[in-house]
Amino acid sequence: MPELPEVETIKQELVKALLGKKITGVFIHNPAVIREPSPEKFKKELGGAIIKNVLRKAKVLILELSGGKSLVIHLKMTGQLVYPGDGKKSRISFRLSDGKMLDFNDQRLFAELRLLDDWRNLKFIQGLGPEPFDLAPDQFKEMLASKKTKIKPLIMDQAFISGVGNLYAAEALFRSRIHPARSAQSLSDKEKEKLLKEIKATLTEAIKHKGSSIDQYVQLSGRQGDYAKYHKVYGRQGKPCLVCKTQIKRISLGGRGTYFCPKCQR
DNA sequence: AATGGGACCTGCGCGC
DNA sequence: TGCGCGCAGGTCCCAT
Repeated sequence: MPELPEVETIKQELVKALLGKKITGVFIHNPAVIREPSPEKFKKELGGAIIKNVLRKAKVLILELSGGKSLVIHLKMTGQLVYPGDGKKSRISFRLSDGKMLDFNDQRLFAELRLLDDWRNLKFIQGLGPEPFDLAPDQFKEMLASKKTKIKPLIMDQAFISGVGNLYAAEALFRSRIHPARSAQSLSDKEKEKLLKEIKATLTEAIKHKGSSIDQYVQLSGRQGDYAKYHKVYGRQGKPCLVCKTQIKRISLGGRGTYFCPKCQR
């Protein structure tokens, strides 16, 4: 589900809603989502902790707690955080010092919760490439120069650049007029510059609209994100291109559904 | 190095 | 109505 804009939305709302509050209870309805430590330790060590800080690294949420530990959350495809929650779909619920519940939901059980001494040591986080916002055009050009791989899977590779997933990769490539199966190094300097610019613009607009609710993603409040109505290609196969009326195509790249306009994107 | 396939899971919508 | 199939905002692992 969530890519950088959705996780950023949740992060901002968590800051507003939860900073300084204490976790007074942990209710584990499905322990599968707790990757470490054991569910017993997880519950025991979280009880009484105060939420001191909330961070986002790419698609990962980090809640820094009193006592030094951090709760690290990767929502993967269907993870949700909802506050105040009603517990109906929750895999884990946290009771807070205001008496309200923070629900962690996850239909597919891919999501990962970890309680760690130092989130900086987590291998996945150490392996993250730079976020698009931290890249200058020349750096990005340099990074693409030696890459023969197809451009869409490349910009979704979290070790290459982080935060972009299947949906925003498709949208940014459409806006850049670049075919998703082009080899990275075949892009001209102009195209590389355009692509970085459009990745940043797409993510920024999506954040402004509080993310894209297609299926599962919701804001912390449980409301939908607004950005799906601005999608140009994602999920629109067979429908007319909003620029040229050509039918949007769907192909498979790197095992992921890939939507594009065969006329606009070359 | 790059690419494809499958795995992890649950549930929805579709065609028959 | 019911069944089987394809599909899903992510990531990892293995084979070629």
